[in-house]
Amino acid sequence: MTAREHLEKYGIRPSVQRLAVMQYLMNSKTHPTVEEIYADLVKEIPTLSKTTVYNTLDLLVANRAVTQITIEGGKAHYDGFTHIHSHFYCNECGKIFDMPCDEKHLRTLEPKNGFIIESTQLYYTGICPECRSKNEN
Amino acid sequence: MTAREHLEKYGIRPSVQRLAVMQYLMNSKTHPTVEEIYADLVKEIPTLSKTTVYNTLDLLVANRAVTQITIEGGKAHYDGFTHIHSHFYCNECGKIFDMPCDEKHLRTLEPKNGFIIESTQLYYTGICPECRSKNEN
DNA sequence: TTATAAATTTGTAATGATTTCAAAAACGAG
DNA sequence: CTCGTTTTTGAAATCATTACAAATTTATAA
Repeated sequence: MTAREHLEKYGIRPSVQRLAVMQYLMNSKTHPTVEEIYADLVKEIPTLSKTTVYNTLDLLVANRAVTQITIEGGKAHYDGFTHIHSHFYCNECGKIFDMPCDEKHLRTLEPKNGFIIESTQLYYTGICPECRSKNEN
Repeated sequence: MTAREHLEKYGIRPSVQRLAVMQYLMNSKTHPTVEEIYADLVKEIPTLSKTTVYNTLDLLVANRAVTQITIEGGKAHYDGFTHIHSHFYCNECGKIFDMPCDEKHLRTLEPKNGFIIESTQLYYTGICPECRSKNEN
């Protein structure tokens, strides 16, 4: 699916900036921050403002076109991959990994008591394989 | 268990300030922020510094005596309730609720592929029952 | 106890992500 | 094209958190 189709699917008007941000997130596997998104996109769109990146991401998140990852307290990461999955945050290198996550099991965990669930986030923190093997040396 | 015992259990020296923070979190069911913890404790300990609250919480989290909740990107909440449970964040009122969470099912979701898991966080966002009934009026 | 070292606390200043806001620019309907 | 609406922009303000060095408290040993 193209970025344009993705935006339309969520009822978001496709401006140049919105398309660029959406496109960027769809291509990215690294869960970028606002800073990273801005730094890369300003190369393509020199007039781009960081505020626009913030506005756009807020809009995308509000319409569930992308997911906000708030594992690191300080700054938000964004994820354009919308299928169900969990995340792993490495305490050593700071990278965030996508993890498989069985949807059926995840669903059985949902509380059933009058709360309306709009989104679910599951994440782990610890040490990734790479940092682990570095430590063993 | 007393706050003092709790600290000792995690190998943390019990200073007046640390005891106060630990005690506060053990009594609290509302997942307070640094600001809230500080504002309340400074009444008891007038010389208390906000930096100390930060230091103490960092220490408690590093030793797993409390959990840091990072649902809201902007600021961290803290949870002194150490049994396994998930959280629910209400998008409307901003309150964070404790939710039951079946440990066995949560465990089956864990990825088994070389990642060393040190902590697990599961949370939902949506509308709480109270805000839901307000909206229906 | 007393001296000394180590751990902890404190307050201020700096940092950095995010928000606010009003003006400018782009867009869309008639 | 023109008017009204939406979107973007940039600068300034806000707010949580971190850095850091001085001051205080606590632990240790003579």
